[in-house]
Amino acid sequence: MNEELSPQYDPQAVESRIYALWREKTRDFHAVPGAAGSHKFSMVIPPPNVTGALHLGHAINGTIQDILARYHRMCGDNTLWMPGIDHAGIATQAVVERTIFEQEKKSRHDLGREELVRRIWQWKENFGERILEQLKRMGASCDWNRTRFTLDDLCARAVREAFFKLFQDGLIFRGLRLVNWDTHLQTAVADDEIYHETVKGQLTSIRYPLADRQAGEPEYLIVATTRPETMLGDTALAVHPEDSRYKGLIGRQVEVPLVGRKIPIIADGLLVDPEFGTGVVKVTPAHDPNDYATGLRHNLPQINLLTPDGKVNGNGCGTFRGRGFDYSGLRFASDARRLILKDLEELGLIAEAKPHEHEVGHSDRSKTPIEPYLSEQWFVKMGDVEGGITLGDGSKSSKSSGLAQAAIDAVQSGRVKIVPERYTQGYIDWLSQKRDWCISRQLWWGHRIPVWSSVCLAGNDYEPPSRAEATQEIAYKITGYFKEEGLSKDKDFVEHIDTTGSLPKIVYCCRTTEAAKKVEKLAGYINALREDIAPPVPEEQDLRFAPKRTKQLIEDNSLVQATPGWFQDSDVLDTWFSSALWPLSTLGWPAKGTSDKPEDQLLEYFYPTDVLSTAREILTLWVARMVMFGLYLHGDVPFKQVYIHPVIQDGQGRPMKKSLGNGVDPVDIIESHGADALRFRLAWMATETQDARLPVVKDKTTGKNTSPFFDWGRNFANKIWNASRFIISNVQLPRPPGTKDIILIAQAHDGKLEDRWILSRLNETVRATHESLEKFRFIDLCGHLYQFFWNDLCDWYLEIAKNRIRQQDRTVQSILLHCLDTSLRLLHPVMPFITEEIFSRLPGTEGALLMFSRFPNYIPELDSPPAQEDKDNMDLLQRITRAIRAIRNQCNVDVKKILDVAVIVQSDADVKMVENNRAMIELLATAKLYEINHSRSQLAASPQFQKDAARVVLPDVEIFVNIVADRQAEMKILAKRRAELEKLIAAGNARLANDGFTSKAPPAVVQGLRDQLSKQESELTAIRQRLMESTGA
RNA sequence: GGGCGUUUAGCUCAGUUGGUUAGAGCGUACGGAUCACACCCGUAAGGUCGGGGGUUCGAGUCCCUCAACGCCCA
Repeated sequence: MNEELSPQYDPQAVESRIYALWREKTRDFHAVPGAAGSHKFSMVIPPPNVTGALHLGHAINGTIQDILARYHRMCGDNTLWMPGIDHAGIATQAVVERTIFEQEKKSRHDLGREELVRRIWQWKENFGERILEQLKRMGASCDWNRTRFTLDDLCARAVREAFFKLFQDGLIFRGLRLVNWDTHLQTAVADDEIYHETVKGQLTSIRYPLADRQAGEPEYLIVATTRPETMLGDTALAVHPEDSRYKGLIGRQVEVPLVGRKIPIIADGLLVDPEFGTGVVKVTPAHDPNDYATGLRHNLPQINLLTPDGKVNGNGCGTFRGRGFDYSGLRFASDARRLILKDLEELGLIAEAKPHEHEVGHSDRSKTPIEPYLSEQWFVKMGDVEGGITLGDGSKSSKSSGLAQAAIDAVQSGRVKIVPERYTQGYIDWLSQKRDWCISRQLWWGHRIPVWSSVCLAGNDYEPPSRAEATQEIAYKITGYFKEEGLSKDKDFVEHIDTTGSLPKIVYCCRTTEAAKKVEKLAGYINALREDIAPPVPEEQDLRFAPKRTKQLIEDNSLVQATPGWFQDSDVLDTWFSSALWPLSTLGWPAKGTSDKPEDQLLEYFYPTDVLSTAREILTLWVARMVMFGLYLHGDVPFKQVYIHPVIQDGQGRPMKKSLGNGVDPVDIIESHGADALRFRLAWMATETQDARLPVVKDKTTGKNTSPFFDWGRNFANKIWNASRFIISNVQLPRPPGTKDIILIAQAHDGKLEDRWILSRLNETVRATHESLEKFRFIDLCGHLYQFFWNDLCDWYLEIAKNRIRQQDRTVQSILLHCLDTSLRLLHPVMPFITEEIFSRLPGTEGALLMFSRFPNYIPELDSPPAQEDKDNMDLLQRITRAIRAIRNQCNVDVKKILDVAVIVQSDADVKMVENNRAMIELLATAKLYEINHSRSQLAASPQFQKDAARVVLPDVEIFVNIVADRQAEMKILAKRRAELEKLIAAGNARLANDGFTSKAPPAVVQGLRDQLSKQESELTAIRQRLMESTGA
């Protein structure tokens, strides 16, 4: 059966076939909700951005998740690993826009909203497919039938429901705020989408003429700035309240050059550092975050100078010293700045200009400088709310003071555990700021905000407050319309009258697609009418936009006249909003398990998920928000544990980046080394550290990035392959032995030491495997498996067994098959392909899949006290074997030459033990043991004993090898060891002499030291004797 | 500016609550075509655990401090 097994493992010949087999036999790893209370294990994948292909960071995370999924599946848990992809709003739109511009020289405005979105969907199809394909190549056992996308209908339903609930509870609001504005993409961007670059700029000192100057007062106040163009929007100058230079001028006014506006001089201790510059600061509330805060403190006007595309708007003009200045239409931070400096220069108002380096925020997506921009945005209220908020719904609801607080409490109480624990603090610190979350983006790719609104003129004849009354009346009419349409207020939609603006506004938030469609219809009708006010509506149009009832409702035209149009908010939601719903939306929330269909049972059965494995950079932006929404919307945390994996960097500690060209495509590694090699090495990198380096080199033949690190995994796979090949070809058993058989072998009276030893080592490895996995210690997992398989099984047991294999020993065959079978099971989560392939070639596994086989359990019977004795005995035999090999090497003796060896051990028991196992040593060291004794005098009497034999002295054994010794080398080693021992013994004695040690240290430690010292002393005695003999000889 | 992390063999990293003489892989040196594997086998060399101070009977491990590098937040 094994003749066809090649001596080298070829992943390419195995992986696609095995993966197809899994998919076929498991219906694409399909998980079906089971009975309530049955064991389950669930995870959601952190959805990769559809922006681009997966890199090693995704690969390590995919590996970890698949290890957990496969482990739990083999342990009998009903396992769901939910896959999916994130639409990644701004990132994807930016990439697609850039690509279109490069290829067609067209902007998004040239294409229009609909066409751009269509193009991005195309992009999504391509890259989404590629991402999923990459995961599959890695062996990921995701439930592919359930592959989700953050823009699909299921997610959209959750987004709408979540928005509705937040809106209804007053936790979503719209406000005028200073945001980070990307003038190229023309959208607000989040703080984390900004990087800072040091820019060589200029610090310009500008003279602001003092208004109504009195005698003795300065003619000007001088202000230093790196952004002179913002002076057009200055609404104050600020000085420090304690600054004696300016104290007398507080409350007076200066004239802003070029625009001619008179602005006050204010005192502000927070904004102004009297030591910096001239101690006078210009205040531009609409264009700087600090100034914005200052403006709020002093109730200053906010003058916005910017158009969305980064040009100066109509506010950028004025009259100064009888001359008109106009900068509108110029690019703000470049052209306008240049002209302003030129004009100031001409006016003689520049006091000084010197080079200055400062940090400028740039948009991560468009790489252009960010402008602080005053604009209307939507926010989620993170802070505490008066009266608190209700978490969850119905049965499992509870209270919290606010959204952020709920997420803090979940971690502090341990309901969500973050591993490694140290990341907990960062999570809590970030949430504790409770900063409102800006959720609107001026993009086209994303979930459009489900809010329709209209400013209500309510006829210009109306004057407040009657205008407000009229608005109410109109809202009442609209609500009436919805009622007729079968929608009820506060259930299907929320009506809200916004009176914060200069004109009242009717706002509708819809809960469902059906409601949205009806709002859309009404809006369409109104807007169509407004295009051509008053004339009777043609029947056609009527049919197109609204049923007859609506026509009647607004027949008097008051509604049409009252609104300048009724539109859906054009913004889309921040990507993180839909991501924050991921564990809920993918499991079908808000469906509540009412139907019998499995799809509707998912949430009930699989939520909360068990583990979330992710990168630390999104612990706050994503993880914290999921916790918050999970609690708020569904009353329970989204996952019980969060595992944070390290970031993979290149060999120089730099992050892997496209721009650095140091990225590695997991598929390239799979093609060169195999998926199992990739997985094994990546799992080995999953330590508790936060960064892991992976040296990257260019493959000379393919030109692709790779790393020698993966050789290790490939070599290990090859080792597994060959050991298996060897075992399978030498075993003639119908099937692997059962646990009972194994226990019988281990406890047999005439059992062999090596048999008991390897079984106990295997048992210990099983125990360690479970422990490592429960603790997310993936490096330990790999280490234990590697050491058992390569060192214990291959290097020792297999070599020892070779003699017995030739003798067709059934016991050794049973043990080998058991070790292989168990090893394959233990290794499967890490290296699924090769283990599945070999498993299929094991006797007695016909048709069975390893991925569904039982994960091995620790067997207490194999861990009886004699196990330790076996371990010690085996250790002694191994040391003797190694010592003989070392002498052979040291004396340069041919490996095939059989050496005559005498062994002196310390007790009768050891003599007996070595005697019983002499075959092992003789085989492994290519030697003949002519004497095993505990007495040197008896040894001397042996006829084969040679006085000048090469010797080695070990702690509890002395070995004599009948070869011409390299005396010098031997003496050197002995002398070195003697010095070492003398030092150790002196140190040990000093510790024992210390009363503090003997009285305070645990007795076991003290006894351990005594035992060790006595061993060292006897070793030293032997070495001294050997050295004396040698010098005497 | 605040927080976190890293610094252990030439390289990449383990080292769990402090406790016997600090480990692995790669690389290096030497030997080896042996009938599972040269992607292999055997042997060896290589570390004052970043510097300094402290706590302790005892520190790679805990505390303080300094340095270098990295990440996050402002």
